[in-house]
Amino acid sequence: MTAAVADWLPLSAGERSVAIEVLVGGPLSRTELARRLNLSPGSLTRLTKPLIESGLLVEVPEAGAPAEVRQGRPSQPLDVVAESRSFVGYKITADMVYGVVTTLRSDIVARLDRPLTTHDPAGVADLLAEMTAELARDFPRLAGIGIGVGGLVQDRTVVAESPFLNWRDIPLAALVEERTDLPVVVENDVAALTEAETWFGSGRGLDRFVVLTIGAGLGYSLVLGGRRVPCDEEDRGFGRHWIIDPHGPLTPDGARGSAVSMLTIPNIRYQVQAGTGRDWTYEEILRLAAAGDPLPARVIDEAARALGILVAQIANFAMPQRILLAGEGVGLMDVAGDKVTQTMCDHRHPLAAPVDLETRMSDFHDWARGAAVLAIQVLVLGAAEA
Amino acid sequence: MTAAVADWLPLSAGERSVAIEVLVGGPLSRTELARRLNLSPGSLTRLTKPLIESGLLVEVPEAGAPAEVRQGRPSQPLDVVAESRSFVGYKITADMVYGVVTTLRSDIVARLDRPLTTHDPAGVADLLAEMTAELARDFPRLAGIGIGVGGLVQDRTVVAESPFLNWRDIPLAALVEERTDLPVVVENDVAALTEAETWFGSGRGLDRFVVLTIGAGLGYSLVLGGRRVPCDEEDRGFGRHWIIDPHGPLTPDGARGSAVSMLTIPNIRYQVQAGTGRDWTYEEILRLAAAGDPLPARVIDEAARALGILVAQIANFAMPQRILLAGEGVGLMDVAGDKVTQTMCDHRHPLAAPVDLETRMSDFHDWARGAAVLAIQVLVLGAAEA
DNA sequence: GGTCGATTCTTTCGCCTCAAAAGTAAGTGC
DNA sequence: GCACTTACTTTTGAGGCGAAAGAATCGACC
Repeated sequence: MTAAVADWLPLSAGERSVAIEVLVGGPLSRTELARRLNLSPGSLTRLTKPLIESGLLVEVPEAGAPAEVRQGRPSQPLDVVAESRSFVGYKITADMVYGVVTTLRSDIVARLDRPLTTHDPAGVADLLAEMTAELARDFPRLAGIGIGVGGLVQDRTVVAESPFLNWRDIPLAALVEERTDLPVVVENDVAALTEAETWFGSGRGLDRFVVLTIGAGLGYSLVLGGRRVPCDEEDRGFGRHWIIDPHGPLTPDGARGSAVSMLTIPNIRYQVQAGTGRDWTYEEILRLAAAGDPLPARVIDEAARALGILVAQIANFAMPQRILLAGEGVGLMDVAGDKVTQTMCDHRHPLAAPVDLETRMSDFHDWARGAAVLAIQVLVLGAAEA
Repeated sequence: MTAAVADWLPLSAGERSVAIEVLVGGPLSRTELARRLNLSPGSLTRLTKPLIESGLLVEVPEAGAPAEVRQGRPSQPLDVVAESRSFVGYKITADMVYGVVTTLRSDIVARLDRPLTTHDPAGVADLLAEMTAELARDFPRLAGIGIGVGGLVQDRTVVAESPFLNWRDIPLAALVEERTDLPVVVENDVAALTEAETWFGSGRGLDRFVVLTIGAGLGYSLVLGGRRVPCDEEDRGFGRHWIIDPHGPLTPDGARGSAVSMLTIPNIRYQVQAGTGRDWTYEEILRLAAAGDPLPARVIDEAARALGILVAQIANFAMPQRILLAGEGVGLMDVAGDKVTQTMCDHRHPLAAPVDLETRMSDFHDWARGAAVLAIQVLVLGAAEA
């Protein structure tokens, strides 16, 4: 049982699809799997047998509650052994490293944060190795490491460009691999979060899915048919040229009236500071706006309008089945969600399908979890993806 | 040879994929097909044999010119017998029906137009049957009819809503089928044009593709993985709420400053008429603008700016590999293409991939050809698509 | 002009996967 | 206890696929 979870890799295509379906779809009976994968019952028996024998899947007693009482032979749901392996995810910011340990299902089972005192690549790799060693004491069955970085990442191994770390072409995956002897995946943070949501979150099972993050900057990620669409400007900063209102505010970052100007946390703080002379935090500004303080209220109102227009444009042109709003800047939705929705509707055809807009207040551990999902994907898919 | 092109339908999945690849990809050797479809050479021999025996494919002598001189056994390109079947496509406008006959490759081999004197459904069906009968004299091997209509079409058979014909829930396909004994597909005109471009035109082989049409109204169609994304507001008129410039012109159709206001032919004519008191044609307005006449020039300049912004938004959010600009209103690109491109770049990230923007001046026969492609698809795919 | 190598296509063979159908298991309803 | 329903398993046969060897047809080279 313990050592038997042999390598996940030597799976046939059919077996892998079954494994993934169970992994992301929760416990599923063979009949349900047959329905989802368009296979005959007989095939399901054939495909699941080796997976169960290898310990990758187990038959779970019952779906939690007795569920609905049905006639006939009760189904025998299959589930992955979520705790059979652990995965580590890190999110690197300018001054902190946030770490999590997750199960195969990407549930967070531990957290570990450390201040980042150096931007020297070797120093960062050392820190990550130390943190990993510490986590490995409690979770000996670590199967991989995922690292999320703001910036441009190539081949899921090399940080090609990261302004806030001042990195260029740093082979971070190799640096950490040689210190930990674990497979390492590096990816842009928004991309990582997107993959996590695509596999285990809001985007599960959808054909067209968008993730829009608001924080220090904007992030945009389009998922089509389960695959993230790569794009050149990826995380050299989206939205600096998405001009929402040509007469909008002029801010240090982004073109006048751009989505970056009007929505990112630094620029909202800048606008309020420029008007009041005081440097409030983002949360304070939201509170002031909610309380009716004129200037913050106007800035937030304009931000909400900008977000509504932005979401409407995304919905109009990319036509996703769902849009996930994430990041630290989604507090805007709590204070001015109505304005966002209203503006969005004004910029949509009245007969258009309502936008399935989901808001997820995410902290840095959610970003780290996103990175861990990459490690899960690598184990399951065998590192073979674009 | 003549009667042998048995039914296209009883094909295995593998055979069908080969047939479609040859159909849309031109003459292809077995080796090339094996490469594209990820099959072994042996499989190709197996799959092509019955297709050749049934007369659907033929071995063509050589690729036109002797091509490159290579060592080894020369390849034996396969091609469909494009003239083995003919297809009819109609585009219905308020006062005309435009008809074409195409080959299996969707090349137009004949045209036939007739004034539409009635909007009575039976009368329209009668006219289509008459035209079909006339075309059938020259092209006896008609295999299907495609009809493109502006408006909302359901199940490719029923015109659910067509304002300009004042139709509601008209089973046009059935009406024409019973008069012609041919399979009939009805589809929204933009959708038909999009399918044609996806199979045989600019969108061939692309994973993400957008068609934007400018004419009496706007049309928008997103193709992902070879499939058009269906959408609710489909052809109840796109773009009335795509607000490009809140301070833009107020026109009879569309919200103030919307894409419809600023780009469609009737609204451009309206703007110029409101300013000059004369009712110029679209082409005259373009000429006046090019000659420097202030008011038309300003209207066209604003239209170009609007188009640039619109295309940039599409590129930013839907990230297509190519955008096709079609319709009768693309003359704008000839006069003010630079302005469009310039504005587009201003609204894109400087590092973003350049937008592959293609302009296609299309007349009504191109729309009819699009409808004919639907008939081709039905024959090839067996009417099985969403 | 004969041989060699390159390239394309064909043939043969065995493996793998799948679906169909029949059989088994395990519950509910009466 | 009996019929019925649903879930799963086993068996069997067909079909598609790739690997590998062979045949065809060209250019290159001596």
